[in-house]
Amino acid sequence: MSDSVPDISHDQHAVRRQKLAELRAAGFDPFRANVATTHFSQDAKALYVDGQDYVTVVTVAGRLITFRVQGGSSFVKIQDQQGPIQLYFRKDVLGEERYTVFKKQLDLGDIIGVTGPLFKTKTGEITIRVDSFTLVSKALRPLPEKWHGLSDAEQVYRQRYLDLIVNQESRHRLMTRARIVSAVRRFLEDRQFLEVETPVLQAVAGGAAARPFQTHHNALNTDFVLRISLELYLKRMLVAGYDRVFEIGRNFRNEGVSRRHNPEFTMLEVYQAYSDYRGMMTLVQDLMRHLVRDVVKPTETEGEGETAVTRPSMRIKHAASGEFIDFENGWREVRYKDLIIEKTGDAQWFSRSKEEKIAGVQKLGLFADAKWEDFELTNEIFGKLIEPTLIQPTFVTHLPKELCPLAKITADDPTTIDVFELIIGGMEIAPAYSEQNDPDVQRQMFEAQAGEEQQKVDQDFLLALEHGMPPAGGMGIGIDRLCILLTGAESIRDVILFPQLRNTAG
RNA sequence: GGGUCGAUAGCUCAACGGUAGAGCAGCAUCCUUUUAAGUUGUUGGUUCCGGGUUCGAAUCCCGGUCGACCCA
Repeated sequence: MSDSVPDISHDQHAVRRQKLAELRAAGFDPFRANVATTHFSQDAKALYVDGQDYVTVVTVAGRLITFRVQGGSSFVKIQDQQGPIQLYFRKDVLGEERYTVFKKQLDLGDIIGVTGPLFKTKTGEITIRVDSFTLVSKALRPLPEKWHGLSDAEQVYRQRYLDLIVNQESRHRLMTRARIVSAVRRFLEDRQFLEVETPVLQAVAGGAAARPFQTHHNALNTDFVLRISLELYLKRMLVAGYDRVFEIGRNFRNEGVSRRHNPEFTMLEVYQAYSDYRGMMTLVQDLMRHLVRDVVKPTETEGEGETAVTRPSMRIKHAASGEFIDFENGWREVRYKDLIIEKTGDAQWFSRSKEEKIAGVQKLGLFADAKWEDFELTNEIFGKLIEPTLIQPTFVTHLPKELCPLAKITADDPTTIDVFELIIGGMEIAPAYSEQNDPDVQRQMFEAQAGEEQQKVDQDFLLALEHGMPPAGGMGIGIDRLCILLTGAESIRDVILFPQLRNTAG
């Protein structure tokens, strides 16, 4: 290099582009190369038989995540979907020329394929001795720091791929989410539930009370909303004669963004004909235990040092309270009214006047709006003071009928509905109903709605009900919240690959 | 929408009104079983953006952008 060439050694992007140019000048374009892998990293390691060094030959590929050159030999690690595997490069194996290419033209972050036999190093790590390697993708940008990883929250979310490359915890958490969704599918399919897909673009945003996103279809010249719930179309499928159906799908709510809310989120809804909310109780309990036992697989360690014993557990630590949630024995069932009476200390709470309720809410230190309906005042107590304290799995039953127009009225109490709200870790995880299938009562309940809980009336849905819907139990589970709970995450953003952020694209 | 906090090298962080630094990464060097490898040397800055105060601003003040947390 002449003196006139500028020093680019500080600019990692420029240095890497130069290495790429050098590779191409030598007749090799990494972006046109590929590798025929035989195994993923951990599957390859599992092939190693103790004492049989340099016998089993594998080809694996992945991203270079550590680089330790020591003169004529080097240890590096690559990482694939299954995790890391160590590679051992030697000058006397590869030859001077290839070893120099390895040393001088590969960088952390590059994606390579290698072929060679497995062996165990003197520190006991199963390693591939590299007989040949191919660079299949040059990384033109440097990886975040190897030890601290990437911790800038904004970059973690906007460039999640970097977070997933360098932060083990994120890799594991989001991998667990994928496994949870997959296990939910298998669990339901094993019980003869059919997975269906229903419209995201809807004329009426029904099935819940929330502000929808609005959009427009040009060719039909019609306004649509993005769905806020899966419910009303799945019930049409019950009318259609699909007796057990479910959908795992994205809902959209045009509301605030917080630790618990993302504008788009994933819902599971399940409907089972000839069942009811009690049947859903058993189903969700079985499902949760299955997910904890077979997907999350928590363990607990007793004792310390050499006497320590680690064994499978059914308990998961709740991030916010530090309490352990027991999915085996923690389940409890309690009526909404009893919780309110206990909290207010007023056995006559539900026959108090609105003014007395406002005073009661304020006495508990909460804000009470005079515009609120009676049930909203009561529900403020539930939402603010009771729900957050229900850490162990709790079925809250017999909710006031105003809270949901889509459920059956309790036979011996016209003020409540046959539903449960499953609360775990202080979060609403799964509501379930004995679904209302009387078209006339359904219409009346829609019309009697008041306050913030009002739902839009879907006339086409009422028409479907008039054709006859079998009695059914139905349940919804917020998949994101379920993942927060099961992975011990603190925020919904930790379990969503690309959470919604303000757009900064200029 | 309101309050609090934050933004400094590619990344993780210092500097708290007086010369912008460190570790990792990069570059160069030595090193054939390492585990955040080690050795010697070294490059690198629009201190988020725009104003203001001051002899002097990463630092203080005002406005904005983006983010985190709390509240609505």
